[in-house]
Amino acid sequence: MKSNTFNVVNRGFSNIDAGPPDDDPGAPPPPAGAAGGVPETQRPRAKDVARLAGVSTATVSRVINSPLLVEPDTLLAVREAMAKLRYLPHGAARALRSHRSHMVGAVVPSFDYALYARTTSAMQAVLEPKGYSLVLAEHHYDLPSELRVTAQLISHAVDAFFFVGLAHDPTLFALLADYGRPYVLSWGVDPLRQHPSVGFDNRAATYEMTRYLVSLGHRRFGLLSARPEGNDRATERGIGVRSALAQAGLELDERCVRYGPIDLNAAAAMMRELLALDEPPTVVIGTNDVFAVGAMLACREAGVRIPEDLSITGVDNTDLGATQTPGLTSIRTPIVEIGQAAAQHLIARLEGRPVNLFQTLPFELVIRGSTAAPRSSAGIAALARSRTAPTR
Amino acid sequence: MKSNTFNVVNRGFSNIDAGPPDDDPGAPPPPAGAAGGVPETQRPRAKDVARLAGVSTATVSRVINSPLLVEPDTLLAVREAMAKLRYLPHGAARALRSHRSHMVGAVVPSFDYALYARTTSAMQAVLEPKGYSLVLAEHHYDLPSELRVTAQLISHAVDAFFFVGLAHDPTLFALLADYGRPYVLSWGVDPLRQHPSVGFDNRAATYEMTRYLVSLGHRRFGLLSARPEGNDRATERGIGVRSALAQAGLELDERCVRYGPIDLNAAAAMMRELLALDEPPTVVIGTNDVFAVGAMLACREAGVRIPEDLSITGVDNTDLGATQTPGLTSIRTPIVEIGQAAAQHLIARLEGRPVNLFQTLPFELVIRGSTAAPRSSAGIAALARSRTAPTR
DNA sequence: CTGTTAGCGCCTTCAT
DNA sequence: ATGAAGGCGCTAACAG
Repeated sequence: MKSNTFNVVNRGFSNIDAGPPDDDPGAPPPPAGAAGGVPETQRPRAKDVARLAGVSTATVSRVINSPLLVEPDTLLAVREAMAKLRYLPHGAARALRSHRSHMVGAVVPSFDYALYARTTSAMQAVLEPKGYSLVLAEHHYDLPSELRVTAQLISHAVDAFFFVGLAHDPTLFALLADYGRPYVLSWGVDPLRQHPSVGFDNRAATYEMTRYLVSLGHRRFGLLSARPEGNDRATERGIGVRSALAQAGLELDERCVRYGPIDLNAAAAMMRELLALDEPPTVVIGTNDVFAVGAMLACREAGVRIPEDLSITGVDNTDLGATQTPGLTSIRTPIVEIGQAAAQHLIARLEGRPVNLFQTLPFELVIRGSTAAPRSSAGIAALARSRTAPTR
Repeated sequence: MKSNTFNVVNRGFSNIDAGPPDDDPGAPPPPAGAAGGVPETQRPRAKDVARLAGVSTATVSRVINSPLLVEPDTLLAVREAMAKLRYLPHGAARALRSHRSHMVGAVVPSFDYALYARTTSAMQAVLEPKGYSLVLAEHHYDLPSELRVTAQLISHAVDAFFFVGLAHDPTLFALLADYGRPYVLSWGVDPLRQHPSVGFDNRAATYEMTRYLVSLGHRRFGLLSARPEGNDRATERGIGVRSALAQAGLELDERCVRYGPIDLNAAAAMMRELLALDEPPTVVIGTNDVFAVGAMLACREAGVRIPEDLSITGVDNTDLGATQTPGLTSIRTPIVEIGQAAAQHLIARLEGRPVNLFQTLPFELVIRGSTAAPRSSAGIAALARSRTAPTR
């Protein structure tokens, strides 16, 4: 849906050869395996395994939870019995008794933007081998919704939580405290050290980017950003831009700033507005790659050349940006590392091991073809460059 | 990591201003809220709510599960008590007693490829309002691993399952049957009607694409695909290409076929091999957009112009492909619709309502700038076009 | 090292 | 329309 707007040509073939509409209400061939409602099968219980192995249920439990306490022979016998019966312990009963479900919840803004999916994937890779499962929820940048889904996950006995961002409803923290659930915030690192967190310095990221652009000679900046309300990443990134400009004796003209949803079309629309200004910026900073690529689309459409007429930068260093022509200058943010570190953090907490409550991970400026000195001020840019060069 | 290889320039700033390494082992300020291991808080139980509302626990249970059976006044009183105590029912206890956890599991190949994340997101959007949570697992295209994580999810009391693809370990189905778990397969529709499934005709998709390319005048085809073992989508898409060619009296030269992981760099490497052939193809079909965009990267690098020198097509119609220059001709696959339909399907099954066990969704050819008639055979292409035109 | 016993928190009959 | 009581399957505590 999103992408269709970029079609160069769309002949609009549709539903070709997709076979006859085969949603037969009845069932010509008898309904398939495991069809009906809930078969309520007689699943094997620990008691069955115990009987088959000639031991007590307690021993079965020990084989599962502390195999070191069990005689090797018994261990083997029990394991054999478990395999024979295809026994899987009843998670709900375990959770009820042991106050541990071995499930970790990740509450993220959205999957439409691939970033969180990658972080989540990194978490899962760490959790799965340890026997933990990952339960997911999205809140679409809506704080009340975040609270609601978190409550649902607590109710589903999730042991520990991962959240994106530092800004959350205070009730959320109250809830987590009430139910004694450990959690990590992520993406940023809590400056007040009130909540465990793992992330990077969002402000420093755009600060460095802006400094680089100033050094190229840019003086008139545009900003395309997510709405900052309840979104500390967006807020911090905006501050980074403004403070770098301030330090260079410049200012961000608020007419060159647009806020909107993280969506290519929306970003393109925002960029069109900037291009229509009397005095458009010579560089546009997107607070992530989606904004930046959306801006590129608008420029292509308008015949604005990148980077000759306009420089564009993003944040996150996604494939989406990296594969554009020209490649998008961006910031590699440690999204995979955040997921890994967060998962390890939570496991450690759950297992009572000590952890670093605050972890700051590095980011990295990645310069590609979408940035260059502004056309109108090539002289200034050269000057600026020659002035910064000795500084390194 | 992936993307860094495409850097046009990478000055390699690294870890700028990320603050001091602040992983203080001790804790200067006293550790933050909900820090330690597992506080084992005294969470409110149904009994507490019952006492506060002056009713029995049975009534509390009814308020939650069948509010219609409860007197409005009592209902209100109980709800008030629940709110006051921030009571959340204990999911594990519920699941143990009621044989229903209200969790649905999605077992997908990977999140690195954004597609599955979007489908999953669509599922979550349907599930959440109904009080279901989504539990996720990845298997990275490894069937034994799929079996393992599924077992883990069954053990975690997941009620129903979503799987990607039609080809699975037979043991998987045995397990699901043993534990009476409903499931849907997805992406394709089971031709043998053995397993409930919702998807589209993968074979027809590439069949149509190939027909279109043949009609442009192409005779020499290349194919970039995921390894077909245990991956029915890849298998079917390959068959679609071959059968369309066969129908046109053509053949797929196996020297023009490369299999590899779904990864931009890998795809670029495969494309380089095709370009190095004595007689390279005039068109390359990627079985998804990642292969196609990877191929584009290799072409740019080699100075091969698209579509003048080579046409390229993908499948999935992702933003990644749509935003390339030129835009990637692709096939819009119904990934969001699959997620929605699958979630609705599973909920219906869990609630004992009747469902369509087999749903075929439409796909759509999206033609953009990456395809054109082959240079060497413009005449033939024109001819072909004029011949097909009256047919529609 | 292994068995016995009790109960986690809730839902579900069965009464009333 | 509401209450009383048993037990879901497992593990923790205690014996032996």
